[in-house]
Amino acid sequence: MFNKLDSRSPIPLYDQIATRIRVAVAAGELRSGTALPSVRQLATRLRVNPATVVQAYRELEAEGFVAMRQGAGTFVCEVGMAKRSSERAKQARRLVRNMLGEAARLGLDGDEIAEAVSRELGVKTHE
Amino acid sequence: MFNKLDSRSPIPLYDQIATRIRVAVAAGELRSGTALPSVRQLATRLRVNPATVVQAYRELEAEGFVAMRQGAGTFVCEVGMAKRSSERAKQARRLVRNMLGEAARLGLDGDEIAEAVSRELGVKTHE
DNA sequence: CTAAGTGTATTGGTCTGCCCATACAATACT
DNA sequence: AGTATTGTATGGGCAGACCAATACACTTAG
Repeated sequence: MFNKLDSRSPIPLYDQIATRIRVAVAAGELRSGTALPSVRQLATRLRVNPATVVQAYRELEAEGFVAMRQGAGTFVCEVGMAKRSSERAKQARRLVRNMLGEAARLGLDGDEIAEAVSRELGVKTHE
Repeated sequence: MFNKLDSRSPIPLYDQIATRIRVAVAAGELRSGTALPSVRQLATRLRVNPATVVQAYRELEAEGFVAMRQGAGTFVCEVGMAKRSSERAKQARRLVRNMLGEAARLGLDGDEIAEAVSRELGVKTHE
């Protein structure tokens, strides 16, 4: 789960780290209260600067996934189902809004996007 | 149509310019063969460097919306309905794929995205 | 109390995207 | 031809994102 990163990827290192942990928490692989590797440990393991790990942890903290306690460590947070699901919906809304904004800039309308979404997801969208 | 730009926007100036023209072409306000303002004219009008306008025009050229002819000017291209619509579908697919990739990185699944899309568009998505 | 381990803060280097400035090359009009 | 008007090409400055380096402050174990 904390394998080496892809330094050639356009995705920033701190983001790769954050994503891995985020999905692990979302998938239940990391339960509430679990201690994450220390900043230095993980940095050494990933061949990365500690500050980069910190950036990842801070992002996760801002999202409410973990809590950093100085001198103690970084721990997975308890997130209630209700809060979590509303948070996910919020993120989804943000992503969709961004995409719709992009689409508008390109002169695409909603139907074309909805069509593409349904195709990509293999979900019935218009019915 | 060539009003002043929003220099405080996070959207690059060249992109704002390109978008305006792109949507004007898509909406049929600018017909095939129409001459666009010269690089310098538009630059002066928008209080912007000519090179910035060039960047916008080159982007539109790459997308097949306009043709630049040295010494003559920049003109709106003829784009067949079939080619245009397939091009639009392609763009829509690209946008959706990008968003889905982002969603995956955040641990969101397709249903959540589809749900958000339907809400934002006010379109029936699941039915 | 001390030492080892933890997160925190500040700073600087590197790279990329954006915009500008200037000189160049081709076309069109007279 | 000549001149004005057009796009073209190259290089520079600036800001922001990303990552690293180093010194600091707090907590815990012994």
